[in-house]
Amino acid sequence: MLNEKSLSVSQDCNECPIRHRAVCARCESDELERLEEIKYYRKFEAGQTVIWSGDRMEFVGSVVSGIATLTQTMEDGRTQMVGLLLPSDFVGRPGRPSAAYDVVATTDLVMCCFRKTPFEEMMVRTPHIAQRLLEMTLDELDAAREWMLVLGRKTAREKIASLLSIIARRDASINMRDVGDRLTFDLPLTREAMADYLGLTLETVSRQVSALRKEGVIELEGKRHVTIPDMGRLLEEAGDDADGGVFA
Amino acid sequence: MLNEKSLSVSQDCNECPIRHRAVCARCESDELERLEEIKYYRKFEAGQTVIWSGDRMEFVGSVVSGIATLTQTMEDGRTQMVGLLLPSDFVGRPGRPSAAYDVVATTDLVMCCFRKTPFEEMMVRTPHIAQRLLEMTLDELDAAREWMLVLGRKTAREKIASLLSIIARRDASINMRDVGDRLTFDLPLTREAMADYLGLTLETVSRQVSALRKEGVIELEGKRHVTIPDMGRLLEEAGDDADGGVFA
DNA sequence: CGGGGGGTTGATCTCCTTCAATCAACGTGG
DNA sequence: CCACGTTGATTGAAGGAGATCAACCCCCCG
Repeated sequence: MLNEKSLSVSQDCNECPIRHRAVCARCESDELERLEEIKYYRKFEAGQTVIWSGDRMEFVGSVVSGIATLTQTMEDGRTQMVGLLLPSDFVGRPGRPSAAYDVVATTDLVMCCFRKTPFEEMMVRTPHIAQRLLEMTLDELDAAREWMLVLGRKTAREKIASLLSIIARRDASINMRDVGDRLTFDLPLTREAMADYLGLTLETVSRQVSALRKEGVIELEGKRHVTIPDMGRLLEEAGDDADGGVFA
Repeated sequence: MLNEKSLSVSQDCNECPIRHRAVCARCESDELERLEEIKYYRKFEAGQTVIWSGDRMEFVGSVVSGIATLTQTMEDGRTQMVGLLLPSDFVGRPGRPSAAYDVVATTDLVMCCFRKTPFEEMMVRTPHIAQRLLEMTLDELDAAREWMLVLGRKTAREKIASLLSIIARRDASINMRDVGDRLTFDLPLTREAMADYLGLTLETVSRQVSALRKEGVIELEGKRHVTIPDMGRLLEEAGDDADGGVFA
C-alpha cells in the first residue's frame, strides 16, 4: 500500500517475467497482442482470498509474482491443500463456470488475469495456448500424483523432508543454482500451511522440523530460513532414491 | 485364452463402445480414418502388468474394456495407487519417453493403442484430439485433488465410504441408473487394492467394510457384491455434503 | 487332499493427534 | 515506554486411530 508504484507491473508481455513459462509461453507476437486486449493485472495482499470455492469465475489467469495456495475444506473445517501456485502457474479451468477450490494469497501476489469468456473463445482458435495449457496440466497431474504417494504412504518425517526437498529443488531451478551445492531458501509457508499441505497437524510439523534440525539434516536461521547442507541426505529422509536423476 | 474369439474387438471406430468418451470423442470421420491407421488392440489378463514404471513407452492409448490401476512404489515396497483406469480413460503421456507409473490390469483388459510417435505428430495437427485430451486431463486433475483430500484428511471409515460412493456413482452413470435408487454393484478391487488406493492396510479396509455392513450403511453378498440402500447415508459417512448436487 | 489367494478377526504396539502451556516477535494504544 | 493482545511457533503429556503381527476361515483348483 505504501509503495503502490513498486508493485505496478508493465502491461507489455515482452517484459513479463513469466513470459516463457506461463500459458502464453508459445504464443507468437500477434497472439500476444490479442491476449493483451483481454488481460488486466490484479494485486492481492498476503492472506487475502483470491477466489472462494463455489464463486462464479470472472477470469482465469497466471501468477506473475508471489505465492498462492489451492485448498479444499470439509464442512467440519478440516482443510487440505491441493495445489501450491508459484509464478507462471495457471489459475482457473476454462469451461467451468465456478471455482472448485479456495485460492488464497500466502504472500503479496500479482496475477495476470484474462476475462474468462474471451479467453475461452481465443483458446479454440489458438492452438498454441491450448497446447501449452495441456502441457502444464499434465505437469500438475504428475505433481498431484507425487503428492498422493506422500499423503498416503509417507511418515510425518518423510513428509516434511519431501516438502523441503521439493521447495529446495524449485528454488534452485528458479535461481539457476546447482542442486549439488549447499542450498539455502526461505520457507514460503507457515507451519500451519505446511500441515495443510502434508495432511498433518501443525504441532507434528513443528516437532519434525525440530528433529531434522537437531540431527543436522537441515539448518535453521529464525523460523523460516532453511539451509540444506546435504541434499542427498534430505532425499534419503524423504524416502526418495537419493541418486535419482544424478546417476540414473 | 479359452475363448479368444469372444475377446476380439472390431477395428471399426464407429462400433467402438468408448467412441464418444475417449480421446477420439471429438474426431470427425476423416480424423478417425487416420487414427485407425496407427491403432491396434492389445489384450491383457487380470493381474498382468501393462507397463512398468521407467519402461520406454511404445504407445499411448485408451482403455476399451476392463479396469487397470496406476501405482507408484517406493524402494521399501510401500505402494500408492494414483489412478484407477476405467473404460475410455487415457494411458500414457504424449511427449514423455518412459512410463512414470506401473500400469496393471486388475480385470481382463482391452486397450486401443496408438503408436506413440505417429500419435504425437497427429496431435499437433489435430486440435480435436488435443482439446479432448486437455478436457480429460483437467478432469483427472480434479479427481486427483479430490483424492488428496481423502488421503490427507479423512478417517479410515470416511475413506472407505468415499471409495464406495465414487464407484457407486460411476457405475450408476455408466448404467444410466438414478442415484436416488437402491444402488448395486460389484467391487472391481481386492481389499489390498482398496488399501493401496486409500493409503491404508488391507486389515483396516476389511474392518471398516465390516463395520459399515454391521451398521447397515452397506449390504454385502459374498465379498464383492455391494448394495447401497441409502446413498445419502453413505455420503454422510464419507464426510461429504449429503445433499451436494441434488438440491444445491 | 494339500496349497494358495483372498478375506476376517484378535491382540498389541506406535506414531500421530489432541489438548494445553509457554515463548518470542510484533504492533498498538494509553 | 510499557502493558496488552495477537500471531506463529515450540514443547509436553495423554489418548486414540490405525499399523503390525498372527491366527484362522472360505473357496477354488490342481
